[in-house]
Amino acid sequence: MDGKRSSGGDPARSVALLWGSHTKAGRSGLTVRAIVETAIGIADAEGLDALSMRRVAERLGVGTMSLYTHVPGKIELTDLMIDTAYGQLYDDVDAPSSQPGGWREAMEFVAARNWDLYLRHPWMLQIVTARPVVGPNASLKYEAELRPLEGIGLSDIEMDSVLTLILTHVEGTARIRASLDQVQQSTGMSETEWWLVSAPALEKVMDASRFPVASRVGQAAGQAHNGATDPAHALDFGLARILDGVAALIAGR
Amino acid sequence: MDGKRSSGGDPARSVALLWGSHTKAGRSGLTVRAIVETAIGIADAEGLDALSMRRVAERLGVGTMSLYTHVPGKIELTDLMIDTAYGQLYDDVDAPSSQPGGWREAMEFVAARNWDLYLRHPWMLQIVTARPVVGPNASLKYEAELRPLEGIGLSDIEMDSVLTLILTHVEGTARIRASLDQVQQSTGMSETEWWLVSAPALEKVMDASRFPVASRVGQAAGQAHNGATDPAHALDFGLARILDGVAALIAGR
DNA sequence: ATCCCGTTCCGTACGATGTACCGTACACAG
DNA sequence: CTGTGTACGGTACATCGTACGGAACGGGAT
Repeated sequence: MDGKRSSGGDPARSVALLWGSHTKAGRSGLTVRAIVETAIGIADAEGLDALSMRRVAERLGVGTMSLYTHVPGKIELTDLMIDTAYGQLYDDVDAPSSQPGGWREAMEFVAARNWDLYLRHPWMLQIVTARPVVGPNASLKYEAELRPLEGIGLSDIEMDSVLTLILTHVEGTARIRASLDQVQQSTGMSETEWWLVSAPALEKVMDASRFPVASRVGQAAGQAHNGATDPAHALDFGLARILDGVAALIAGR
Repeated sequence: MDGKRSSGGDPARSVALLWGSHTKAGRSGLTVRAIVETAIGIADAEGLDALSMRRVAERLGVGTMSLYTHVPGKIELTDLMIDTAYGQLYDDVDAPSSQPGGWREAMEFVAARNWDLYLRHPWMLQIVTARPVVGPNASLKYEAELRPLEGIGLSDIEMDSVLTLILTHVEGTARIRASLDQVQQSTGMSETEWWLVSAPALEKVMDASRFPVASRVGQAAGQAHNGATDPAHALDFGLARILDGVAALIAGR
C-alpha cells in the first residue's frame, strides 16, 4: 500500500461509511467497527506492512471476502482506521481550549497530543493523507484544535494557517521519530550502534574536508543527543520557534 | 513499497554502493547509473506505485533478474534514487550561502529549492526517510544548506535544529500538495469539483452547529484559495513564521 | 589453441498481496 | 412453509519482490 489513495471513487459512499453508525451485524456477527478495530490492532502491533485483508479476516475467524460485504476495499478501511484513531485524541471538544494558560499553552497541548497519537499509531504516518478524510472525528479534531485560536487577533484564514503549520511540524517530526524507531527495530541496533558500525566504511570513502561545516555540526549534534537526531528535541525547538513567530505576527498589529 | 525500510542489512554494502563510481558495465552494458536513472524516470512519470523491478528491466531491454547483479534489492535502489535526486538540487555547494541578502533570504532559497525538488520528484515523499541515506549528494546538500547559518549567532546544535525545522516544514507541506495533486489526477476532478460533489452528502450527515468554529474557518479558508487548502500559501506563511521565530532567537542574545 | 573460472545474465518458481466473480446458505417476510 | 434478499466465503487472477540455479560469455593461465 503506502502511496495509494484512489479516493475510492464514489465520495458519497465514503462519506456514508465514515459517518454511518455501523451497527448492523449479519449472522456471523461481523461489523464495520470490529473490522476497523482489528485492523488497528494489527497495525499498532506489527506495522502497516503486516496489515492485510487476509490477516484481518483470519483474526476475526471469518473468510477473507466477507470483509468486502462491510467495507468497499482496503483504502476505505484505512480511512476508517484514521478517523477512529482521531476519536481517541481528546475527551471532548473543549479539551484544548479549556487548557490553563493562553493560546500558546493550548497549542503546546495540541502538539503534545498529536505527538502521542503518532507514537501510539505510527502507521498513520505511512498512510498518505490525501485530501483529508472528512470523518466525524476528524471534524471534531479540527474544531477542538481551532477553538483556542479564537479571538486572539488572527483572521480566520490565519487561524487555519497557524494550525496547519503546527500540525505539519508535529507530523513531520513524528515521521522522523517513527523512522528511527523502525530502523532500530528491524536492525536490532540502536541508532548509536548503527552509526558505530557505519562510521568506518563512511570515513574510508568520504573526505571530511569537503564538508567542513557539515561534519562539525553533525558531530556536535550527534554528541548532544547521542544519535544523529533527537526527535523530541526537534519537536520542542521547532514548536518554540513557530509559536514565537505567531506571537510576533499577533504583536505586530 | 511505501513503508518499507529494512536498511538492507549490511551498512557497509550500502555505503559502498552509494559512494561507488558505478562505471563497470557487463556485456549487456547494464550499469547502476542506468538502472537508477530509468527507475527515476518511471517514478517521475507514473508514480512510485508504477515502479517495479520488472518495469525497469523491461525498459532497459534486459531480464528482470539481471538488475540484481548490480543492485542488491529494491530498497537499495530507492536509496540510490534519492541520493541521485539530491544531486540535482544545487549547482555547487555555495549556491545557498552565496545568495544575495542575509541568512533569511538564503533559507528562503533553500526552501524554494526543496519545494521544487518535491514537485519534480513527488515519489521522494512516499519513501519513508528512515535513518537518512548518507550518500555523497545528501552530504553535499547538508553542507550547502548549513553554510548560510554559519556565524549568525547560532550554536552548532541550533544550526542543525533550524535547518531540520525548515526542511520538515517544506517536506510536510509538499506532502500535502502531492496528495492533492494525486487525488486530482486519479479522480479527474479538481479539488473544487471534488468538494462540490461531496458537499451534499456531507451536509446531510454533518450537523454544522456542532462545529461552529470549524465550519466558519473552513469556509473562509476554502473561499480564500478556492479549494480547502492552498499548499503554496501554507509554505510561505509557515516559512515566514518560522524565520521570524529564528530571528527572535538570535535577537534575544 | 585449449581449458578454466569468475562474472553477468536471466528463466522459472514461490509466496505474498488486493479483490473480481459467483455459488451457497442463512434469516426473515409473506 | 416457502420465497427472496443479503451475508458469507472458496477459487482464481494479476501483480509484486526475489531465491535459486543454469546458461553464456570474457579473459588469464597452461
